[in-house]
Amino acid sequence: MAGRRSRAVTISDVASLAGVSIATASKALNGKDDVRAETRMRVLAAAEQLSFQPNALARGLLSGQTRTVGLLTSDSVGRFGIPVLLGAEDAFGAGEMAVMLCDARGDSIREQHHIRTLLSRRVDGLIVVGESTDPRPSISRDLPIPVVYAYAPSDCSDDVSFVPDDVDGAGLATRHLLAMGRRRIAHITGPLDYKAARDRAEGLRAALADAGLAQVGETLSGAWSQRWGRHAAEMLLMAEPEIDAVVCGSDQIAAGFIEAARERGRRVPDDVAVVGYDNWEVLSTETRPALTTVDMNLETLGRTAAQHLFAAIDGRATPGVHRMPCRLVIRDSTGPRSSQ
Amino acid sequence: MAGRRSRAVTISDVASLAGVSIATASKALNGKDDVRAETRMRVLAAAEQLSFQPNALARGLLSGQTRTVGLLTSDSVGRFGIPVLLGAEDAFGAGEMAVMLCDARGDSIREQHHIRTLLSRRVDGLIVVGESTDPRPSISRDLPIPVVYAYAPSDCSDDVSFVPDDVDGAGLATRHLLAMGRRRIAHITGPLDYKAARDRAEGLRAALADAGLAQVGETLSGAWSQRWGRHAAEMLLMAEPEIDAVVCGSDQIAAGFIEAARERGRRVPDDVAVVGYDNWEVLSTETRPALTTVDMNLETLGRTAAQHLFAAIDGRATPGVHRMPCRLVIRDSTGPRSSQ
DNA sequence: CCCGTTTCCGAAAACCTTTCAGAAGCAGCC
DNA sequence: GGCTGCTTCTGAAAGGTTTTCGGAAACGGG
Repeated sequence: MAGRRSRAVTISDVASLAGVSIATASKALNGKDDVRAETRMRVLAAAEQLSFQPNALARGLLSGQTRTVGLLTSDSVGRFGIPVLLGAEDAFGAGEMAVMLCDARGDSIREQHHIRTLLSRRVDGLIVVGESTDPRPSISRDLPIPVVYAYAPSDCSDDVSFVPDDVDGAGLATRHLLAMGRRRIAHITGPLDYKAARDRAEGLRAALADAGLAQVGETLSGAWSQRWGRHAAEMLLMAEPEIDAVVCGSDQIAAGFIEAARERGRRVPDDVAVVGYDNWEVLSTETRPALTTVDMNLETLGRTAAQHLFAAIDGRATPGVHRMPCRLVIRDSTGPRSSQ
Repeated sequence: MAGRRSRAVTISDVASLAGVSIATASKALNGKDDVRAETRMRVLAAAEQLSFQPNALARGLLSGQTRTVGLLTSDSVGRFGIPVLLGAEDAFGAGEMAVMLCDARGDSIREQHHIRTLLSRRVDGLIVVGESTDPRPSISRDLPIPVVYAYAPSDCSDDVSFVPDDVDGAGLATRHLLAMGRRRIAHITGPLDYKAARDRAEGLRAALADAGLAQVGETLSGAWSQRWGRHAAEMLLMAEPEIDAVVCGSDQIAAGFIEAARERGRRVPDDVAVVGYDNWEVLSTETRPALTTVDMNLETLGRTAAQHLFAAIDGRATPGVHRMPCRLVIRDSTGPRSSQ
């Protein structure tokens, strides 16, 4: 309240308090070696006393670098966007970067608008984070700043994109099931117009093929929801009663499957082992038994994307779609069969 | 790629292309009425042709207004922070404001650091969003810009805070149960060192008292988790078998309760009606039956906070803790008893 | 006394925009 | 012709910082 309307303190206030010129004050504050130690001390003391903060606008105007990046979420910041965003914010916060958040809500008009205002604010770079792993239109064309895509890759191969390696993620899950002695493995997943669903199905098939096995039954494709998981469980347990494991395309589906299996008297993991996907902890740790699931390391993905944006800003771009490894979180739903 | 290293186009480029002075170009672009219609056309055409974007830094340096606000999340952007953040971003996006996102991860050192850099970037105002409804330390003292607190109120009553009205929220739930003919109502909630838990318990008691009733049994306080919901359900159904409704402090607890009640053969809602809290849709729409629950309207809360920050920036502050109404979302878990 | 060197500091330019004061041109009026 | 007033435009300043360049001072060597 007190000094709310008082003019902000500038470097010239510091300079006059220290009894030097503005130029000298600037050099002292920025560690240039053109100033006597004693003078530097005086300037630093003055700055401290006035709690001087250099005006980032003036600095950016001069240097052309704002130390700010735009974070553009195409679809309303959602379940997958959040961790990516956190990771990016983390990487930037470590330096002296700031993040401007813009949410286009899936509207390309709004996206264009946000890009324009970010450009007018002279951000140094842009991270575009998507809501699914399906490729999205590139915006890099004609932009004077580097762009990095996270989670959803750009459809232009010259751009820099980071996506989770869903094929390998499903492979991890499958190989774990095989190692636990499961052989009759089925697959329930979400809508096949999601690349994530297709990649995971492919990873499962490939891992089974490597072991000389085939998937039991067709891939059951529905929604990503718990409801679909229950429904699919009923169909699957009816049609293929001999299965001993199921790989689910999401934790929600897995939670639904476990619930329905339990009600039909199938024990998890004794009769059927279950693997989820996403490691959405509110679900994966609360199912009974707790869910073995694939974690896409989204925070790491976001952090990596941010670091590569740094590099691109420094002129060291790394074009291409980079697939980031997933991690299997082993809990109880894939435990050994009880010996009984 | 093409013009990546080309200098950005400035107003003087526009001016010289249009054959006028910089001052005239500026006035033409900003709609000042000091310029002939024909000249204005020429300038606008030139700006269009060069796709000129005024440099927000220079503009901000001059005007002292950056049209940017800081959004400071004290605890890592979490379940409650997200919708608030979205609402705020929405309100700002409608104007020409931009949002700088900073996450202090619950560390007050980091918070101070972020505040300093936001100040050096000359943001026009600050929204502080918390992770619980417990009051948090004020940062408004000595800050030259207005601050609005969302979800977690400031501990200083001169500040502007927006919190959900949890007392009334629990009252809504309770009155709904009473209207459905329930009379023996119990309460399961999270840790009582959360103000949210205490407020909701109080709202329940008050609404019951208004109807001349008392709560059945003590308030069962545990974690916010599904696991605790199951455990509490077992204790409660044992100790107070005659209950006909339960108000839960969170959707997670409610989901656990429903699951456990179902396993013990209690039908929901026929035998026991259940109300949750939070309207966390991944849970509340997926329980069987779907959950009647209290929605805190967090997006509205965020949007309102942003609008009041606008007002405060314009010098029209509205001090105090503003309690925002909740909304009851009625689903099947509180349906009428079947007549059998 | 002159010159060159080193050390420290200050003046000014540059970044880009907006605004203010004022200039140029012109019409109308005494 | 001179003055006023109006319209339309321009030059310059301001905003805060960094950087470049040059100047001043001190000092030693010739």
